[in-house]
Amino acid sequence: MDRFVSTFTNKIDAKGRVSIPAPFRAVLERDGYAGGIYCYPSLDAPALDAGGERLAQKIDGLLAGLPDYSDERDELSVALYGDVQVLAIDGDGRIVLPQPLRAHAGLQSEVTFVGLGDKFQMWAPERFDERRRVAREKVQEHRKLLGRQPPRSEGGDGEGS
Amino acid sequence: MDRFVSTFTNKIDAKGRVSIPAPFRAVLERDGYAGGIYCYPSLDAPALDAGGERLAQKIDGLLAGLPDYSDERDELSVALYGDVQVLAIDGDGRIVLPQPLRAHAGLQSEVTFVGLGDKFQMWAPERFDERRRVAREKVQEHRKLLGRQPPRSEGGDGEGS
DNA sequence: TAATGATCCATTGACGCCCATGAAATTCCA
DNA sequence: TGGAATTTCATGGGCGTCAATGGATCATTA
Repeated sequence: MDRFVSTFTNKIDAKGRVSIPAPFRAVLERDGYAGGIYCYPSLDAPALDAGGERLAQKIDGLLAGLPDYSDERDELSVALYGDVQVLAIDGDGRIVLPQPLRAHAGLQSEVTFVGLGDKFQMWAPERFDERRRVAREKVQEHRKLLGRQPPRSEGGDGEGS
Repeated sequence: MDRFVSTFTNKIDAKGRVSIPAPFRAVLERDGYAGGIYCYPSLDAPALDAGGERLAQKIDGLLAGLPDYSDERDELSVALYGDVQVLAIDGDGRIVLPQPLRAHAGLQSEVTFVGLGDKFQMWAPERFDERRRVAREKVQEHRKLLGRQPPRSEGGDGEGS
């Protein structure tokens, strides 16, 4: 298991702490996180993106292609690095979400963790429900357009890559 | 961790002192700073750029690429070296920002420290919010242009960061 | 001696770390 | 196969440490 899959919903306690779902923690440990996980506001959704070293390298990769001191790089740097928070994981597998991040995702008392392969997202449960509902509708439209295709069995235990 | 990541906002006290965020200090100590950090007005933003030895070497590298006695080099030299200040860090991890630097960034009572990899910037919080907003919009445009990023297969555990 | 700046000290509030509790799933045994 | 014990997790709380901040003392210099 080296990918984030499934969704889980956990509570935020009085101190702003929230448990990372155990399966996600297992992935993070495999991925390696030096000091914490990387977390930043999703660019196109009211949610937070998070992951371990692999995600960090992806960000670096984006910037690596741009020349130093170009305007483009500066802006990307600000948007990416500037928004990234490194969140420490405590001994019980919990993180603390800083206020600005919570605000972006509209997080109140609960967080829905959504696995997305090599990263995961954190949503306010209500907002995620809404998004999921829309996603389902789109899938249905697709199926109509494509003429019904037999559902591909998800079953994979075989990890790809 | 040898890179500046995340953002922090600290206060400027009555004497003009401001604490460098502890994580940044840790990076600086690893990077090495002989007597202080290098700080100068950002060329294209109402902010201050700062860093340790690595940043100084990068500036040297930039200038080295330009022919001696070229107009470009002269201008860059003046623009960069001319305004560079070496700021001492006191026993409590604080620096004092000289008036000209504060003026350039419009710093009043608070400073937002923004990690940008091998340097960091200091912004007036309000101005940084604005800049971040713009930067995020640009990134969204980028993503549209690139089409959605193909899910990069796990590859590349390459370098540690 | 007055003013300026640097070093040191104190407070407070946040955060990291530890342990306790309870629920749910899993295993083990009858 | 059913029930009980055990383990895993999520969650809540207490406490110690460290960082940020404000203030005071000391040195330096004009």
